[in-house]
Amino acid sequence: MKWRDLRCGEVRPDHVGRHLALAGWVNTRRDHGGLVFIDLRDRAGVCQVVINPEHAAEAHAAAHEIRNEFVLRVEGEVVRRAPEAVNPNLPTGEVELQVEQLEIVSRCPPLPFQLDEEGVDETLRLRYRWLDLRRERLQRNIRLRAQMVAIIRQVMEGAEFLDIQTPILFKPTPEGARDFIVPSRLQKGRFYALPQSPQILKQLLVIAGFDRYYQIAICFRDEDLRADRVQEITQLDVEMAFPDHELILGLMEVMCTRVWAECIGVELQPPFPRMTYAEAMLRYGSDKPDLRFGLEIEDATEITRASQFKVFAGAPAVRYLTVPQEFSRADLAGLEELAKEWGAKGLAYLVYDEEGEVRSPIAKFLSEEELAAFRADPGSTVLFGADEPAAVARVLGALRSHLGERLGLIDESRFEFVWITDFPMFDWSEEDGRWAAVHHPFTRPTEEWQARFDEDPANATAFAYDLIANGNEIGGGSFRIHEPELQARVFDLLGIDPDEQRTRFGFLLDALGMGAPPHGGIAFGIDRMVMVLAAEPNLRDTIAFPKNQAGVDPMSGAPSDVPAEQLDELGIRTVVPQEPR
RNA sequence: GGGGGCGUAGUUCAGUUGGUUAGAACGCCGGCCUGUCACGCCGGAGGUCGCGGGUUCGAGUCCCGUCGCUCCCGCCA
Repeated sequence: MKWRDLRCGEVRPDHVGRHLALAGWVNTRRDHGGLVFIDLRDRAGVCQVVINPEHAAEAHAAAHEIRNEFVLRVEGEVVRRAPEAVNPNLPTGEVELQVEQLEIVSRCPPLPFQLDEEGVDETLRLRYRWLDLRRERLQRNIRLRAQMVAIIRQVMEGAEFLDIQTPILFKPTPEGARDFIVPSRLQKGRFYALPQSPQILKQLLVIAGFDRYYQIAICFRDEDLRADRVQEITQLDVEMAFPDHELILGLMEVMCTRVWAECIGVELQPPFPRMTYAEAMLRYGSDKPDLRFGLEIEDATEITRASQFKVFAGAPAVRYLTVPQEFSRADLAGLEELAKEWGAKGLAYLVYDEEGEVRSPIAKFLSEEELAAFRADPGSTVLFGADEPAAVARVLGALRSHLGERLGLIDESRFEFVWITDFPMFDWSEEDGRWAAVHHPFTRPTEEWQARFDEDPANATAFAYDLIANGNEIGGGSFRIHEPELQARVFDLLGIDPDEQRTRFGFLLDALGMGAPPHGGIAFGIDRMVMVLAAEPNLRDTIAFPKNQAGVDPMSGAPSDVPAEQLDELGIRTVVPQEPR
């Protein structure tokens, strides 16, 4: 027996008169006692099937048992609906299936939650993920993801990149996130680590002569989770020998443009704008600026250098945001609270009321020139940050994002992509008391810094680039170091001594010394891309089987205890007592 | 590791200054219904108010503790 002739959502007026079989899930049932209407659903959509006792007495008798989410197989004739019975909200709304035979294929009890209800507790949704995934929004997200990956493969294959897999069991990484570790039975007491990224391996592939590599790779990071962060991410991983900056960025632009056009019908306009890290921090206070709204940060450091207001005069950087909103005292107190969370000491402001009169505790300290410079339209507020440049950027950047959202300045229908370039090489880690790589330790310094990055690490720039979409970092890459000496110097600066370099990266240094071509690449977060593409606030809803914020899968119960024998075999003893949960 | 929010029926939520029998919608069960598409109408069942302790004549409501979820900070090369 053939289960079905076509999908429910694919029934169209040109099928009228044909005898067809459909199979799918009961989306809704409207039992009139006589006539019974069923909306039968599958991946393609829903189609109304009508069970009329005059046409199919047997089917009608069985129909009263039908409940939501039963799986049915129906056979009958596709008929055109009477004009007044057409449902214009349904792609299949002009037709319906007049049932002749009906088979209840699978039954379903009342559901633990309703599929048409939003806001259901996430634990419950994840516990019954197979049901949750039946919802239209989730179906769409998962389809978009598949479609996106298909397009990505076409683009990469079209550009002669080779898909090569790298191991999931690899070696702990010295820097970066915490590793997920996997005990080895054969090498008792030793551990593999799941890759945080195939970074080194892809460099080795290119060194091996596969001059264009890509992979849709899963990467693991054992860090705390967030709405936009999960432990296992899927990334498009790309690397090439004799790299061409314009080729890489251009190819990624083609990829994004095709994905947006073919998945959601949005025409992006490549080439995407580019902005240096320094400019982004100055104008937006962020290295991942959301360009869907203005509200740019302006600099007042020069203007306030000789200010009577000591906070301004003494600050290495004074910058401000002009917000088109007359804030109340309570609003400002709330904003100051936020600013303090981000490390501000306070929040100076000038409020211009409807008459254009200024209201501010600091106005009396400001000169005519200063007030003229900050003059804003009636009904607006000027917010200041005065501190070290990085701190000012952090605070005003956070305020900008917060206010953009709160004041509804963001045009949700837009997609704004921007490349951020010339990142700093290093970042001083207060905690560890040493320099840390901003991108990763294999990142190449820009030409001008290659000779002397170690003399002024704070200002050295890297040949690194990120792609930002609507304020989300969706991709990032760099040109790499292909000279063993240069690599060793970077390791030195990062405080990795030669012994450590040998044990951790000996194989990479060896490879770099054996005919390594210049190389570089990029990686894109597939999950993040779907999130932006689908305008989905939660990354977990772009993933078929995600874990919750505590890293637990409520469906399978992972992570779970393992039998004592299994631990013995691995030579592992747990310190935390295992208790049934 | 820290901070905010939430936890009441299967689900989403309401529940006043502490006060009689804890409500609504959807879902579920039963009945009626031949053009509905959020079908309609009538009737019904369904609650350890997360858990433990305390205050009180009396706690869903107040206090303490605890657990879970979620959002954020730290962290995430």
